[in-house]
Amino acid sequence: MRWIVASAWPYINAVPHLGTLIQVLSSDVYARYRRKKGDSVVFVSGSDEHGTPIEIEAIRKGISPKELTDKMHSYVSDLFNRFGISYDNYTRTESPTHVKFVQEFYMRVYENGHIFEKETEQLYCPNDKMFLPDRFVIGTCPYCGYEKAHGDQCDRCGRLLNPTDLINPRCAICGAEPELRRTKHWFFDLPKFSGKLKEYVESNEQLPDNARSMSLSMIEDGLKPRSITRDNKWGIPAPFPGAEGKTIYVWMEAVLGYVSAVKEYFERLGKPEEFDEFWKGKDTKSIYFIGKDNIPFHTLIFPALLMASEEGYVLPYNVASTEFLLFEGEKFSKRERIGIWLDEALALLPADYWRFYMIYIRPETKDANFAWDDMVAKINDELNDTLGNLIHRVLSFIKSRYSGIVPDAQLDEESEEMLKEAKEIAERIEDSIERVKLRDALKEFLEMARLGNRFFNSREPWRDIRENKPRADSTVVASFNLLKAMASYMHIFMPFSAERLWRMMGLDGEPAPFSDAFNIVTGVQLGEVEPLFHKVNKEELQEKLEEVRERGEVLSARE
RNA sequence: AGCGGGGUGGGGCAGCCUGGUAGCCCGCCGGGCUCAUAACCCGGAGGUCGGUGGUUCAAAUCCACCCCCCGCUACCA
Repeated sequence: MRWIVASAWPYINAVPHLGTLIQVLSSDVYARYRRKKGDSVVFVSGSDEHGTPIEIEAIRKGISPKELTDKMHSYVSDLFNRFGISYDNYTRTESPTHVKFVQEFYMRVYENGHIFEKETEQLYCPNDKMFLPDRFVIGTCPYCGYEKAHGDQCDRCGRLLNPTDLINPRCAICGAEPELRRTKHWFFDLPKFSGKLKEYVESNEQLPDNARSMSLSMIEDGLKPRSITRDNKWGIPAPFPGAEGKTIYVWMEAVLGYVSAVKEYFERLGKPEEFDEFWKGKDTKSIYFIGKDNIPFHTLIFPALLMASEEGYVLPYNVASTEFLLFEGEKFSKRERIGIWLDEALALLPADYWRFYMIYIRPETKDANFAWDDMVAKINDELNDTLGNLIHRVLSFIKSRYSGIVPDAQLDEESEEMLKEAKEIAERIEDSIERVKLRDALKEFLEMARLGNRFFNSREPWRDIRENKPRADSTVVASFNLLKAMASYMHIFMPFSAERLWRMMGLDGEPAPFSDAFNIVTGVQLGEVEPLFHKVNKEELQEKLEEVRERGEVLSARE
């Protein structure tokens, strides 16, 4: 089976925070899982770098948008690398392949008759010489009198507004008074696809409940045409006749990145012909990891665009949408510095600790909350004590009592039984991941560690070693092989630690594919044994975070 | 306002779709073990599952209404 695994493209006007990491990590766990199962995987994402907020951020910094995104893209790519995200291609929307692909794609949709033009009126800032998105017009709310209401909504009374409703409207960038100007835009005829989309959503059983219900209710309410173009300078030039000076709206191009990134991947490999096999293949499935705010783009607009291209691209097999992550009960906020940003996170703890905790609290059924106390408890009690200690007690036992060499012994019935139970847990892990229940999978994985601890306790090999050597041998061989199997499963969640474990166990290469996870190995000479994890302390972590921020050690702290 | 999600022992969560003795982690109490990172294992106390009414032999689970919290509403991305 071929798999396209993708996570939503982070918008890189700023360093992403932990909320973004959820999607990125989820997709990585899934991609690693597929590879361990032996599937053919192309795992892609990239930086979403066009649009007004980046243009404005660049103005604020006094540099060009390209200079800004060049810097941010390399910074963010590096962060994902350090988090162990195994992208086959992490690209960007400025990539020439993407730009060319988007333009050709839309021309095709245009020629297929799914795009029309329409004149609209929009506020324009004569000072900044740009049309202003609704959000970038500020003025007095006509309902409650709030003076800093945005053109799309008043933040005080919550009413939805049109920018022209505002009293005394101002440009959010420079404060000048905007004027109403006529402008022409190109629209994608989304309503035309309502029927097909409904059929697609209803027949797609993998979709999470939140994605299905939201999509269906939107179709039920009636879809509207979506404008494809913007009057921004910073973006991909719209290819339509008469659209000179217009660019493609970021969302409408960024979703196509899922396709162009795979194309680019194969071009880079020197096998461009494999792109079609992948994206149009009958045995290809695609899965997208996103937050619930992105659902309509992935379940409606993106599939409709793929249909409209009439190119035979496979429709999304699953849109693995999650709820939101809160930080100590509040929304992440850059302005108020509520949250933790990715570069800060890595300054505090190794990537695997974050990978562990973020998957542990993955917001699968409802908004989840990041809490220091909870994170510390989970890391100390489960990651360190349950898992880390099992590994250490088994390996150090082999070190001290067996000179570091796993005995070449037969397994007795009880040992066989334990490994059989472990295999059943492994099957449940796989089953959970198939259903994209990643937190269940991680919890099942911890169950393997509990099984190991129970087994080691009840078998008391420290006693057998004197009184019943064969029994101790069996315990040791079984425990060692449990760890070996665990390393394979750990590898998808915590790749760095799993690889370290593998080396400590004296095994070659990297943790085995699932098909070999339970092949019994004996006679191995262990490597250097040391604790895999350590406990963490809340106060120390918080102090460290303060330091990192005060010293401006990471980019997000300086923004 | 509309739509969506949530309200389960002290804390954090699962279970609800496919009704039938309420499960997990932490914390608390007691015991065991000493190989291990004061780690591990076993046992126990603690919840009438937001409220009211209904369906049913039986409801945390289905239905109706109500209360509270959160999010989204498509030219912010």
